[in-house]
Amino acid sequence: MGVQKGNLDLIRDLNRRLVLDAIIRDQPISRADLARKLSLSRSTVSMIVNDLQEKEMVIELGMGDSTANGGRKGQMLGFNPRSAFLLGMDLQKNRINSVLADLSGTVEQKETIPFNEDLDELKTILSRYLERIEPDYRVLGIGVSVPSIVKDHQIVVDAPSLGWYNVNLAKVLSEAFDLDVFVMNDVNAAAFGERWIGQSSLVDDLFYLSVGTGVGSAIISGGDLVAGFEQAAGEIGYMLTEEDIKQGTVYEKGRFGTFERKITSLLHTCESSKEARNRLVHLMALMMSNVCILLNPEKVIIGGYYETILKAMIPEIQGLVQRLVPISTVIEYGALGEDASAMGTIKGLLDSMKDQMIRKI
Amino acid sequence: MGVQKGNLDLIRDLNRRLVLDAIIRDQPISRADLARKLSLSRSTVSMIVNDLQEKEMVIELGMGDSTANGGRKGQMLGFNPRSAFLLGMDLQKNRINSVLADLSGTVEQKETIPFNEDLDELKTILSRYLERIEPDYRVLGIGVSVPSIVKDHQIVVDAPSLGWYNVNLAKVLSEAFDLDVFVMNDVNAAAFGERWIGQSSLVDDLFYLSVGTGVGSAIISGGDLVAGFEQAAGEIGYMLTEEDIKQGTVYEKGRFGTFERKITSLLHTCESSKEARNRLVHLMALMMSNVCILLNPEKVIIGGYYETILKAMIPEIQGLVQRLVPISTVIEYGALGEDASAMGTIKGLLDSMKDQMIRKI
DNA sequence: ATTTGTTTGTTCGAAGTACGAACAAACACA
DNA sequence: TGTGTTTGTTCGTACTTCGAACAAACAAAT
Repeated sequence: MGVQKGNLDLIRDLNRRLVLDAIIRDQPISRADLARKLSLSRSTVSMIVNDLQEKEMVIELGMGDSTANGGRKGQMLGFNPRSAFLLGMDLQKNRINSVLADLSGTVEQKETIPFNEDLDELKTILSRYLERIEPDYRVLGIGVSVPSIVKDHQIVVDAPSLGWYNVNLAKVLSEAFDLDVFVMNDVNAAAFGERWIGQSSLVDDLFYLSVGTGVGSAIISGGDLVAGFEQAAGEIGYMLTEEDIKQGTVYEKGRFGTFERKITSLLHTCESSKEARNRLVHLMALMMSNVCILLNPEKVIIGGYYETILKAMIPEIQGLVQRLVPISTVIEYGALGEDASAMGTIKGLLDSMKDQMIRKI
Repeated sequence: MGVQKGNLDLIRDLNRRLVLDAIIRDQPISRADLARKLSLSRSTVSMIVNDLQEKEMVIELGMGDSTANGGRKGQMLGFNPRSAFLLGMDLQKNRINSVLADLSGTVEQKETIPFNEDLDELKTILSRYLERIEPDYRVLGIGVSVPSIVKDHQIVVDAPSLGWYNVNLAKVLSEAFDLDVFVMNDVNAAAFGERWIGQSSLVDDLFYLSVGTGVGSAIISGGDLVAGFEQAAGEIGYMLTEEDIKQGTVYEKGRFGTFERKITSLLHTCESSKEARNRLVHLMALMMSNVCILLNPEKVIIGGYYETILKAMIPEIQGLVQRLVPISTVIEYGALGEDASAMGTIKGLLDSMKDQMIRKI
């Protein structure tokens, strides 16, 4: 299953993807330069480029500059991100945040839609949405994020806020609309989104902290999500301090985690109490110090509903962490706001289609 | 670089590996069953099996049982792990632990050699060792672990206990002996070793805790090592508690981490003081609780020099953790003892050669 | 003992990929 | 105008997997 079988289709897809990625990265670039950079023959590159041009994924941009030693000028090639579009949706209690973006992640449309957490309602909303946009845009697939543990990027295991339990959302939607569907946890999706769009270059080792109704996190290591054995990694809201153990704190099912209870309460009082604010900074620094020495991320990105409060605290937290532990991790606030999750599902979908994407256009 | 170019050699290597892995996993198995299981044609499987037989990696085990509906019996195939061997070495202050194992990880020879941390000395030791075994065994490569951050599985960045700084150990050794060389951090290697050999089946989400001179850890997620941005993930020895922050503890360069100082001191007193033992259990449970809610590993494996003390504490720690946080992680003590690191380097080497391994035999 | 239907493993031609040599066109510079 | 260089295409070659066809091996029914 996980292991790829080798056949001619595979090398075809692989090299097409290789050429396309090189064009995206280094555009404008000529066929000859591509061949050199990728160690492919010029004939192979030519053939592949012709194919990508037919699919309108690649366009010719005109002649390039003259080379140092004279010689014929090359036809410069560029990427056309608008050759396909993807729909990303973040499902939450009462509302859906939806984003339509092209292959480069440029947002084409976005919308917040009221939502009563009903599956048939979702299908109706999607159906209307797709009908409206399909004539103009070639839609490749749908990414969906939910506040839940998600199995195999298909099954919503338990989403109390939506009232969904063990729903194979990917199957339901892909059968209804004949499109690829990719389901993710909302915090993981937000991490993917911030990593894809919010940063100047792709950060491969990232810790994403979401502070909202609860406190959750997502871990990206080497560009991949750390999912955990039961897809439950990142549950930082249950973090304990030594005091909790001494007091004999016991985990109770259905209750919010110890750490997130403390944080939430402090967030509500920190604007009137200096002491609360101080303790909030300390708790955040403690958590981040321990996370950073354990995971050694390049960046920590914070997102959620408390932007004003938390953004102002970052310098203090950063300073404290750097005095406490031997790391150089940079702490930032996320750039995408409410769209982070929806954007992230699109990136997740794109990654999951990987080499086969080109074939589907 | 990281992206594989597609050509005929690739699909050849990929399918050979696919067939070999299936034989290893499901032996005894016939060519026809392989074709069905792997969705390859019978002709392709036959050709590949012939090739693997020439390399003596696969052997025929005789006719299989008759099928339900009659029909010709199949020739059963099996894996011959002794078609190649690998050398694993764990370099430490004063000594080298070396292990020679076959492709299945069965130990053929093992030895502990005195070592004065000198690079030329290492070459001499290796040279003598290889001369002695090469006539009998086909040696594929060398795995080396060191107590240091390692870059690109080649460069020993800083190993104070060996006195080595920025040494390209892989280059030095592979040029001297014309073999593949794979360098790893010793704790990461031990995690790989325990995961490979100590367990009945491969655990993909694992937290390995090493308690020795210091306290370190290795994280395996989805079967891959979590390395961190500067290859410094797992430095759990620097973990802090709320008390540390309140007391204004500051990180000092060159000093052992706060957590490992506490643990080490408690390990020295816990056999005479009940209070110390209690605090040790509590600190370990605190650390593991927080690690487990963050990473959601399937297992925690402990290794190092304090087997007797720590093994006896595991039930208490496990019980405490399960009351504190909503996880089902199992805590165990490692099975490989001192050989864990050397064995792990062999697994690391095998994984790094991946599909190209067969070509090299 | 014979027939029938099934399964196995091999052989051989077909399809499809990248490659490399050869080629014409385009270009800078002398 | 000539020379050397570079680009992009064309075409035959090498290599892989695949699928159909085949003979051999086997169990169960006749």
